[in-house]
Amino acid sequence: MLFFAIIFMRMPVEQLKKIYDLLYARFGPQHWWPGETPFEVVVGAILTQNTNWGNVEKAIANLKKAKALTPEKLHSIKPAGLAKLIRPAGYYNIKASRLKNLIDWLFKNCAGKLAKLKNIPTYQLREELLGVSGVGPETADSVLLYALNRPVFVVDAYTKRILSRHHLIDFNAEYEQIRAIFESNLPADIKLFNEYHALLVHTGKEFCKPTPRCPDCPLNHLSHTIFA
DNA sequence: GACCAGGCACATC
DNA sequence: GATGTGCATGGT
Repeated sequence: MLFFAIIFMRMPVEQLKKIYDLLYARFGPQHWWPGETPFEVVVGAILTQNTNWGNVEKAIANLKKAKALTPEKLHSIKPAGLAKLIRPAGYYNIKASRLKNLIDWLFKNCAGKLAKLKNIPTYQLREELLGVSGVGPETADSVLLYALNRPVFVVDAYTKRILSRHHLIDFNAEYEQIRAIFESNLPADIKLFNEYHALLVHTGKEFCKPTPRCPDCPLNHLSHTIFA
């Protein structure tokens, strides 16, 4: 814990903003989340778990073609039927189950209408979402930020990889510790959190492959400017 | 054919 | 609490 406190102190707000500014200047706005409606974002958040977004798009196209991409339809559809439709996204049986769990939660809490959640405090919503089996921290935070417009920073594999490779966090840093770095050092700005996460994903996809260490990562190119 | 992709729950030690 | 494993398709 002490170690992370030290790391935390080494991540001043200026540094985080500088990284953001450089990535934004280089790559521009990412126009996230790539879903047409808040409900589509919710569905995509489950489907994209450990999965290439291209495969998620195929699954979402299947749902649209079957006119199943509505809260009501997904609430009534049987898990086996849902699994068949989302097959291209991989892990289709477990994702069908997880999606049903989340849709059940929606009907229990807001009659399937996301807009009805607007008066629930963010911290309470987050705890409720984390209580749904199949919804972990990244999925919950993706729903909160991109579907419900709450100022929550989404941490993912790319965020961890990019920051740890630049020695900004420990390789073994945990989700909540990384989230705290962003949320404590940046203003609670929905648009900023949206764009920052999307830029990190873009950077990770393009330049930070898992192995070997990424010599072409743009943060490496720019690190002398950022950390001078 | 191997590796990878916008995780998560559960078993085991 | 830390670590290992199952879940699965489709692109490169």
